[in-house]
Amino acid sequence: MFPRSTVFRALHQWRSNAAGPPSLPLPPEPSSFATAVRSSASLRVLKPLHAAVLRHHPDDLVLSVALACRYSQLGLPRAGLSLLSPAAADPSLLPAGDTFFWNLLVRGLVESGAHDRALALYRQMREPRRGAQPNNFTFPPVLKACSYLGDFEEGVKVHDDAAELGYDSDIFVRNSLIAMYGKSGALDTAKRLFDEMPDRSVVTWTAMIGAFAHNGHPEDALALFLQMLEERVRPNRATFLTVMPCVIRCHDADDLHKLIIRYHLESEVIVQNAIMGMYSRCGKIEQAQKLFDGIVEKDLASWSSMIEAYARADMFEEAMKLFRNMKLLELVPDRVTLLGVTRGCSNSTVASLRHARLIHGFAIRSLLIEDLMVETAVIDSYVRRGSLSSARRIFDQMREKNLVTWSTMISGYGMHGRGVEALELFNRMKCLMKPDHITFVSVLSACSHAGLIVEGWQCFNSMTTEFGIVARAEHYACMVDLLGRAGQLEKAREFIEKMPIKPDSSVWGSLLGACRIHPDANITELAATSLFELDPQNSGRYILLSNIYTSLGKIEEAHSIRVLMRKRGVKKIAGYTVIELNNKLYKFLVGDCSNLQSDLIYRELERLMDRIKEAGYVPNTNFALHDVEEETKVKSLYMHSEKLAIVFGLINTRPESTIRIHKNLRVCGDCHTATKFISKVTKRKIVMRDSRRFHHFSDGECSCGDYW
DNA sequence: TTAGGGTTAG
Repeated sequence: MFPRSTVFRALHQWRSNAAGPPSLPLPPEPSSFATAVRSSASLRVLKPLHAAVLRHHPDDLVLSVALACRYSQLGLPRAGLSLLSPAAADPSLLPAGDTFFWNLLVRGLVESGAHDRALALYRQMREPRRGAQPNNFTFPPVLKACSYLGDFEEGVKVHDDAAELGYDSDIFVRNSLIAMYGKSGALDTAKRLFDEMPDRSVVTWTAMIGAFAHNGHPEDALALFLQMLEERVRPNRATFLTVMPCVIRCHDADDLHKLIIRYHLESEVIVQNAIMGMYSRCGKIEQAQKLFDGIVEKDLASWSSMIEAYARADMFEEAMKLFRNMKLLELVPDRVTLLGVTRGCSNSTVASLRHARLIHGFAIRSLLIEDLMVETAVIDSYVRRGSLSSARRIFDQMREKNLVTWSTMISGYGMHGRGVEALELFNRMKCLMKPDHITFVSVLSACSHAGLIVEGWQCFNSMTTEFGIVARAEHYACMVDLLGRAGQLEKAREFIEKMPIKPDSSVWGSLLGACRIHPDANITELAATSLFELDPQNSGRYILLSNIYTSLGKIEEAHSIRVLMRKRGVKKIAGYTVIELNNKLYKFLVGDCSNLQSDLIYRELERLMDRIKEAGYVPNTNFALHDVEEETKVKSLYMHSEKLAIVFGLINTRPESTIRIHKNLRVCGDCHTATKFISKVTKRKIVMRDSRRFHHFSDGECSCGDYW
């Protein structure tokens, strides 16, 4: 069917070194091989075909590209590359002027993941006399390579080439252009190209929906999807896979799921995995679980998606269990699977430093630690499980670090109140790469957690002047925190008033947080009014406000806030503290008596409270329930989960060891004071993670400087 | 021989 050419002479050379392929009962024509390759269902079928191609048609470019594409489709993109290498290395072997062959090789390289080489080949193709004139078949794979490499300058040049040669209105080229611009962040250009098109296919619509999705406009993506349906364009698998990540509302998820069933696409594993992800993002973990259980032939992504879903739902134990189960089934977790459990480990209250080490160990054994993303996730999990030193050790030994790695480590120092080290790293990082808006959140929050006021302002100013980054609400929130810490509440208020963007709940939350340490009736009122408008369901804010009113002596107001909270149906999140002992996690609620050692814990607690009182501790009943007698208030303070967990730790660990606890909410002010005294009288180091940061207690002091 | 798509670290 295709002429045997001499372009792959080099392959003969290679073949003579290869082991003899098995003979296949196939007619010798290339066309029958091509059909067999394209329809091969698995690598087990493809590999003998590959061997047979080497034997019978080693220099047939059409067959080689078909093989390369099939390898890629079956999950081994690089496996077919060797077939293409001789011609790719020496394009002079390609028939000059024969666009068909050049196109084939460009496409083969792209499919095999050799995007850089595909682009290089395209450039050679454009050389006069040596190359060949690109056509409508040339541009789609070339544009895909530009997208993959993030080389959008090249993408624009390729667009210019296509326009010059009159192919930019070809629907295939146009669709590729929309996808390329969508991925490059040039949403306007993508949209203009889309709008200009007289005829659009389902691929055109999908590419544009994808462009919105990629650029953080899920609402527009969904709206375009609806418009597409209204115009009676039939969505397919790719369309649904593009739309699903944009869904965050439960009813949208249900509607989309029904639509998928109507189009008979629900039985494909790839679609089922995406539906699981969609339900998980909508907070419907049971639905995701039901789907997962129902998938007959789960692939690796099914497992990863479910693990990720558990991680997102803060169900670390389940994520870990699934991770173990898949290993028992001899499934090999990949980077995505590992990223899922690592994230779960970072965020959960029921994960510990031991889990971080377990996961790190697996990452080392499986060699996945060599993946930059995995390594960064492991650093983050060490940070969040309380071991800055382990995190830093990995960080220092990394061969390659990117923006995320640096930001992770900087924010890690910030979370632990080590602002100086955070700034030191930030200064080193600035010499290597340009920080982004998230890096600045890390640095500014590090400054605020450590009380580095001057440095914080310098960073905030340099963000715009030096790096051209426009401050977002979260940056302003850090600055309000900084001012608040310094007790400059009036300045903080003025700062908010002058903000060029609308302050969000994080900004007002910072201001209210400042009032906890520096009570001010007017500012409290102002922050509370705005907060209850912007974020009326946040229970923590009501409690904070009620406590501030109590400390201002406004008992009635404090009470009315609690009433308001009940009236609005705001559910109070139950506070609890977790501690790990001998590989087992123990959870304490306020007044908890479920622990087997409860009697001992309460006896010991009584003694300890007496000891710290002698050392100067005065119970702060602002944090206790306000509608009871003073003595009862003090008793209820003693029963806080933080104190119970600490005493349990003191009883059951060696005297020199550090006690590590994790509180799901912000640490209570009285527990914070008490813990400082406990660290002094017992000479113990206590590391407490709360919902905002880490507190390192030692010898009567806390690393947060009493502001958090 | 052509286009669009899933799980992924701060």
